[in-house]
Amino acid sequence: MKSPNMKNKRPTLQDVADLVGVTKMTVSRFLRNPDQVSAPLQTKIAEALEDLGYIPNRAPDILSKSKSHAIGVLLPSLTNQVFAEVIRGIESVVEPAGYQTMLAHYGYSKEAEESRIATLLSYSVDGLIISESYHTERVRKMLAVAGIPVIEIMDSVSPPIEQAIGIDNEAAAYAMTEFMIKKGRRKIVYFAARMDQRTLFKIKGYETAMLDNGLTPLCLKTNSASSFTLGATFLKDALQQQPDTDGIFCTNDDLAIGALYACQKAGIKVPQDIGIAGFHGHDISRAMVPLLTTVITPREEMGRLAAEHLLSRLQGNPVSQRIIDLPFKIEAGESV
Amino acid sequence: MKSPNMKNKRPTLQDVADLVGVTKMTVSRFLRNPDQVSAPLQTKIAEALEDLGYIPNRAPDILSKSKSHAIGVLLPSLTNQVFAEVIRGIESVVEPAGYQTMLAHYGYSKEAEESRIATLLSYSVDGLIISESYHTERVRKMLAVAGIPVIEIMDSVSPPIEQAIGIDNEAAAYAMTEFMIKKGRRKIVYFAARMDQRTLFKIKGYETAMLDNGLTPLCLKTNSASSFTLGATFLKDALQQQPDTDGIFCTNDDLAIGALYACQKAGIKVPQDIGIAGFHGHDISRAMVPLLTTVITPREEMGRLAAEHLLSRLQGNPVSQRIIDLPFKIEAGESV
DNA sequence: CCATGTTTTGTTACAAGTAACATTATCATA
DNA sequence: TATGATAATGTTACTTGTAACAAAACATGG
Repeated sequence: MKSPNMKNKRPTLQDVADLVGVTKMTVSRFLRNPDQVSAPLQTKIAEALEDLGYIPNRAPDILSKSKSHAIGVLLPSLTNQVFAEVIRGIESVVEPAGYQTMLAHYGYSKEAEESRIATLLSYSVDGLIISESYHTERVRKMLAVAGIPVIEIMDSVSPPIEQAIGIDNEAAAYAMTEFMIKKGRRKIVYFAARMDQRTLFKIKGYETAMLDNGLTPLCLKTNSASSFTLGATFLKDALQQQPDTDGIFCTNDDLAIGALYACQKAGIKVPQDIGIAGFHGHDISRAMVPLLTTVITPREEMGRLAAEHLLSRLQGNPVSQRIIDLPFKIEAGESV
Repeated sequence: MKSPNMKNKRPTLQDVADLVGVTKMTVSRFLRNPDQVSAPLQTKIAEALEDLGYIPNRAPDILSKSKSHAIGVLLPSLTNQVFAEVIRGIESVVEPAGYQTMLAHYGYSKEAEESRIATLLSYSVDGLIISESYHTERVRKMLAVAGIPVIEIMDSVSPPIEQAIGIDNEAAAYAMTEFMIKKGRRKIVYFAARMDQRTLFKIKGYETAMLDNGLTPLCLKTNSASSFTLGATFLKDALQQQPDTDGIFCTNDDLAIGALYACQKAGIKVPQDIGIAGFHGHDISRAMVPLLTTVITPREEMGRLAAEHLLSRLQGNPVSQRIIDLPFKIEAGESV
């Protein structure tokens, strides 16, 4: 035997070949198409593979072909249920197609984004799904140099690097604000957390709608992550700053639900005294009492579509549509 | 120039070296420790790297060292908030340590688990975090052959392959059932979805506690995933099968909250008429009205600890403790 | 039974870094 | 200035699978 595996290392094709008495090329052929190998050898090779517990090694293939059969997914955070659902959508497409997902997150920091993208590229991912529409020059250059398909998700407004799939957050916030105004709300306060680009778009939509209707916008902001507790805190602040507040529009469902429960505890009637609206339409908002008024966003579909378009591009198809603007929906609910 | 990059491929160390007029070895040295290279070259190499937009390529390193600086994470599902939080915990440790996460899920299917593990191993992950305590012979063999550290999470009871970090689901369910009994509940029904191993443990804990107290267990089961809607459906079923039901213990918070809202809609008072308890203690359960009675499990900590122990093992430390049994907590809440 | 075609197996080279060793340049001191 | 030490750079080999080409084995028909 040439190089018996005495080092207790994972067996290689060579080890299998040695065991059978052929060259590793023959074993390699068997693995990809057994019929390329004579019948007796098929049996022996299959046995040897099983015997040694051979597990293929992608590294050489990645090295020579620069293709890893993995796609990189870079999201701002994993804390947020929104992104968990996006991941689910991506996985539902990518996994059956035989691709592996490499997940990374950058905590809303631009430097971290640069380094995460470099890392993902260093693994030779075949394609990337990233979020946020603003990227540094460095990031743009890296992506250009890498020459792999890139899809941006979440936002459908800014001009994409190649292709964007998302919703128009500003329009959605505008629509919800108008909805609340139509329902007779006048003193509507906006609760904003995690001041990322999407939140800024939403604030703009809210403020524009207020001003368009001759009303005065009031926005409570913080950079920390949203939570139920934060919704309760914001409620207190809002009532202090504007005691006659009759509407609250939150940048996401968490804040809205937190505010709603805080109202219940404080004896404030929803929607009679204050109307509360959320954003996203998570499952809980469609089950709770009262049903939450919210903007339903296609989070899972966004992931699914992004993955589908990415795979299509990996098969050589060109970008079919630079911006895919997915519809949102105003869910009337019972809380406004 | 030797091999100018005319093929529009991502630049290699050789391309950078050619541009500077040195060998790639010099550039390689610069990248890992700039001071190994003379001052004038440092400047020139840095410029060339920037100029070409060089991105390191991990493949050759993975090939020669069989180390990828990536760890594989295999979970049953991504649909479940529990696992999203586990992932968050893992990432919070793994990412700052400079490791990359490769995420996979297997939808509770044993064959899928085999194939996902093979895939992760084929990428030469340095370590694995997996869940569920039962694994096929094939899986065990693959892991043995791969010779990388493996940590099993979620369950702290079954004998681990190497190391397990989790909670004692049976004990937790027993404790909650006893708590409900102490609160005066007698006709307690268990709502079970997704009949995985953890659910089976919980059912056992519930049934034992009921029998130990001379009560008759009744368990509603389904193999589908849990949801708020399912909680409502189960409530209807329970009241039909046992009209004098005075307690409901759910395999997770989703079912419990779904059942609770269904009660509110049906005019059934919680906890006066029926006491409801959940499992996990997600954020929502600690914010809602009434506060949910639930078992608080350390999901994020589980991920964090698993990652920490894995990294420690990757640094050559031995398994310090084969089973790490994390504490759960009965949260009294207001719904029982 | 040989020529030709077809099937099966083997050989060689290559992908992009880096370890290990080899060589050359630089410098201080005898 | 020669010597040896040290710093800076170069060379070679290696990692594992597979493409591309080469050779051998076997089959078929005239």
